[in-house]
Amino acid sequence: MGRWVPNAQGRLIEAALDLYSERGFEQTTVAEIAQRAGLTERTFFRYFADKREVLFLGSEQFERSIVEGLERAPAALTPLDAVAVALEHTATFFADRRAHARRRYAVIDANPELQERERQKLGALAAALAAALQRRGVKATSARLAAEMGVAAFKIAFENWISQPNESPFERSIRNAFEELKSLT
Amino acid sequence: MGRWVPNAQGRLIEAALDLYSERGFEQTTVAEIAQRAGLTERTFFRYFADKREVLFLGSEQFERSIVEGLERAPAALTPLDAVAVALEHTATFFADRRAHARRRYAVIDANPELQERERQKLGALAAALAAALQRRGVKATSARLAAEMGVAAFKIAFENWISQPNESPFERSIRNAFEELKSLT
DNA sequence: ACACTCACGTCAGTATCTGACATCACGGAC
DNA sequence: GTCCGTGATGTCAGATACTGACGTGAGTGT
Repeated sequence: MGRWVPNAQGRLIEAALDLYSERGFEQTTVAEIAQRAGLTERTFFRYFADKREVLFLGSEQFERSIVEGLERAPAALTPLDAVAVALEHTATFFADRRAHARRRYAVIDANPELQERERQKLGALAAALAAALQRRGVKATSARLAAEMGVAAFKIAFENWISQPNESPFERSIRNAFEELKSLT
Repeated sequence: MGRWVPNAQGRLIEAALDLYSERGFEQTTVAEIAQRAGLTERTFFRYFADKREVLFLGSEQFERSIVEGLERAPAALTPLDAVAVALEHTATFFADRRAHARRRYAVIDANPELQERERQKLGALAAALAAALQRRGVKATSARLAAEMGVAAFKIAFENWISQPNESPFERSIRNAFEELKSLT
């Protein structure tokens, strides 16, 4: 037996998600999360910059994988279609995580502070997509607009997906959202 | 002379904007803002829910005026065009405030926490616009997408406007952004 | 005169987040 | 087999954001 129980970060995430679900985000203190994970408050802040970030671990990796999808998309595609293709790749990311995604979404949906952080992450995603589009030769304004439109479609698609029965694939939600978006102009 | 110097809220806003500009948002404490305004920390929190909110006073009124613009827009307009018309009305709001807008934008642009709040406000604006569109008979998904697209165009237009010389009107930036947005599909 | 209001102050407390330093199993060097 | 880092965690002290309870006194109406 090692000195420390393994997977401290994972235990913190589980404890946080449990407590945020049970009694709400504001009503749970970091000390409580740490205690449930068998750690101290100080250790929590070694793993997470703040109380919210515990729900957003892996979002940089998520962003990177989408940007890579955009970089691999056929050069002939229109900016918006390239973004659509990149976002469709996230389907594999979500495939068997619908239950977890729902739980996490419920927690975030119940608290404005967490929604702020969520928007921040999606804003960063839009910025990264815009930068990747510019690398494809799209001019700055078009790149930013296409990226923001794509992220908007993604948001709507995601909410649609988690409200759907378990069989419906994420791709369908994404494609529907983009089609509806295009029909609006 | 009354017991209190008048315009406490205005003094707090000025003091905050000054200090945030001079030494950055994180590096200024609420106690310092209050002291510069000749008040106490406790009074700051009577006027503003938190340290960030002092930069966002009036955003509800701003949102309301845009929503009213959308409600007054001709019923024949397409959802996206109705949003465009509503956002063009904000030109009067900004007309002679470019200097102030630039200063405020610089402060927000320099700090992620403030960007979070800014995105929150724009997200609320998008939600309000979507609700107003639904009242016009637009179905939910289309309404949300059109609202998000409009807000994206507004963001780009605003940044374009404050980077422009002083003569260029806000309407021009908004119209350009919407045209570019439409050309992307 | 009198009470009532309301803007602000005072005080005490909780929670978030940070820096500095201590501890001690583990793994390698010798 | 002993010694020595290394690294994950604990301990402690403190700054700052924010909140609730209550005090204060000039203005205001009667």
